[in-house]
Amino acid sequence: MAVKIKDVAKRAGVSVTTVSRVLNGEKYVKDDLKKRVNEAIKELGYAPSQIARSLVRNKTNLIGVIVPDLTSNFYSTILSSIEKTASLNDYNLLVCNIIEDIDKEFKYLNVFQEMRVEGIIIMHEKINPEIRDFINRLQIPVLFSTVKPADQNFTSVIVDDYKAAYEATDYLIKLGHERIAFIGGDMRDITSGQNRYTAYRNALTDHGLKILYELIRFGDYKVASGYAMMNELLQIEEQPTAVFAVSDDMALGAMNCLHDRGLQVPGDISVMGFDGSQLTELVRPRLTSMEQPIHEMGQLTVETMLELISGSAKLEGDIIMQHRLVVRDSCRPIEQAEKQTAVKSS
Amino acid sequence: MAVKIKDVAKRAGVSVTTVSRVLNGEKYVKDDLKKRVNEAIKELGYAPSQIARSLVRNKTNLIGVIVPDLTSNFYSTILSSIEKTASLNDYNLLVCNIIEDIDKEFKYLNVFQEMRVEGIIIMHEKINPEIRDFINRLQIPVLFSTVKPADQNFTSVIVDDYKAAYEATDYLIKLGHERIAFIGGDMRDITSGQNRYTAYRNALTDHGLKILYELIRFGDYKVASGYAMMNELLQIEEQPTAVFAVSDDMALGAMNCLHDRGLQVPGDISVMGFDGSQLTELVRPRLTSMEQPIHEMGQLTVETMLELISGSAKLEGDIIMQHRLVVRDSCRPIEQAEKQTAVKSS
DNA sequence: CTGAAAGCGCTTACAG
DNA sequence: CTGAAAGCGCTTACAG
Repeated sequence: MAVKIKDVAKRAGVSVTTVSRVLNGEKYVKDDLKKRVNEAIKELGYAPSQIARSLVRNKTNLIGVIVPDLTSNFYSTILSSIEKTASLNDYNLLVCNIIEDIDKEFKYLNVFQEMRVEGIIIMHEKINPEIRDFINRLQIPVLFSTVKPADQNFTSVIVDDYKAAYEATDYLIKLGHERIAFIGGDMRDITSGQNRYTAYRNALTDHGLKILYELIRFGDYKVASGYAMMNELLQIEEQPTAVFAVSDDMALGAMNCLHDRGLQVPGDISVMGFDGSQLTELVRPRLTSMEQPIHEMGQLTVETMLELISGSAKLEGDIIMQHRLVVRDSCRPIEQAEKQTAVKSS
Repeated sequence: MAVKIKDVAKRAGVSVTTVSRVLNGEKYVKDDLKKRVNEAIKELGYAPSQIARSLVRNKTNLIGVIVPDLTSNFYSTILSSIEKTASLNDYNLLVCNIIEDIDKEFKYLNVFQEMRVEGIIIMHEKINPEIRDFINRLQIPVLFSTVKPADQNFTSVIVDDYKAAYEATDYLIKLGHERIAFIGGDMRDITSGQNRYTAYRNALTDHGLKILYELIRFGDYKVASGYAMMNELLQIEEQPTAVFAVSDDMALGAMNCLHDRGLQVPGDISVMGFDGSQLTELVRPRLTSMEQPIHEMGQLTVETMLELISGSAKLEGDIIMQHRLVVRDSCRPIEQAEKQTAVKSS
């Protein structure tokens, strides 16, 4: 069907070896031959088959990427960064959107293996033993990004979640808040689940505040769960004056819930997010958030992967990125007087 | 490096042909041989090379997708739907995020050709003559989705943009609005650019309203341009009472601009979007929007592509999807009395 | 500087 | 039911 190297060779009156040489920019091809070959290529609209090339070179220039949810702004943004860096390095992406479907993840890992991708980037941490064993047996480098699966010794590109969540909580405390609600993530994740939760509690106790377990809820990082958890938090007798949600999406859900219940952010309740997705700038009030350097993480994930592929680097331990608190409009200081009022009015 | 079919054959004590037969689920393999082969496969952790398979079968099960901007909720949602449908049909996606970079689009079209993808889905309409010619010469089926490039006879999966925009404008008029601003798209696009603009003007004149050119602006579909255009619209002496933006992102930008200027939506100005992205439900007030059936469009795009690939269908003309006005909270009726007030207060 | 030949890891007639 | 051999479209020593 498609034009092949033999056709070009015939047309140019040379051997396929010579065409191959021209294609790969080797020297030692006389200019007139080179010219004839290039003309033949143009006339025939020839494009060499990467499939055949991959087979002989044992190199596909393919990276497999597993994303938990493409429609999340956080993941689509980091995927965008990953794609950009891969493209700049002449690598192509095979993208799998698993939507919490572990079977699909396993299926795709098989596909990646069969497609002979040179590396696999995973942004999903809820792996099961089957997947863990599969990955461990795989000869292909695997890198986790923005997440760290529990009970594993896989390598991740992540922020220091404990420190980041600690500083976020600390910020709210310094604003004068004492009743700070927490909307956490999945405890199966070390980083975004356990670490952020532990940091929240430690920050409270380090400042002499009590941990109020009625103010603690766990969601699944998505907008809807932030909304639902906030709704629950509003049922309790004495309302929080601030909420720390461990994803921007959940923070947005919380803000929407407050809005729909007629409460003002930050007038009545302050809201703090985590991630630094574009949403923080798109909503009103703009969301104060503990940000991950999303673009840099995507870029470094790919660059590290390329080093793993080329063998120019071995990995020891995780790669830690720098988080950053970005103050916008969703948190405000609270006065002692207000705290009393809040208590009374509840 | 990786285990190959020969290794499996040796281990199982059969020929590679037999291994291949087991792999491909052919009958005519004795049960004991089949069992030995499967054991060898498992012991060796063998996964057949799709690269080699693609070469001999002349079939890659690959579809190339060109997205204008992954971080846009509209595109990431339809990509999610495309990925889902492709995956269900055992096709994999090679994803290119071009970010308005025509050179990158051209480069990727070449990559797609070299990778021998079986079909190409493009969600970007600003193609240039070079790309047009390239596509026309390509032996691979190309399908546009959600967009239609100008001056071309390519096939698109789209809504009836004229009708949809007409109905959107009609809705605002029926709410009593007479000063309806328009934030349009790129006039190089037939559908989202020209058709929606024409529909807006026709709806006005059909209802005996004058086209007020000072109320017309053009953006690039993104949030920032909606914000900027709204800002311009607020400079003019007599403000609009409603704004129709031809993308949800621009509508959101407009809402944010109004919010930042201290104006209420829909109290002071009504805002209507277009697309039906998830944002419509995530912002407050919820955005009334003329929706495209995003999931269905993604699904039908892939299903149509698969028919084109298998040759089981030829295409004649575009595939038109059904649009739908979804009323939320960003538009409100306006009374005659208010119109007078609005004029005076300007 | 150029080309014939082997080989990449599979599948698929063909023969038995 | 099973296997030897040819071939998919390239690249790469090897020889000249």
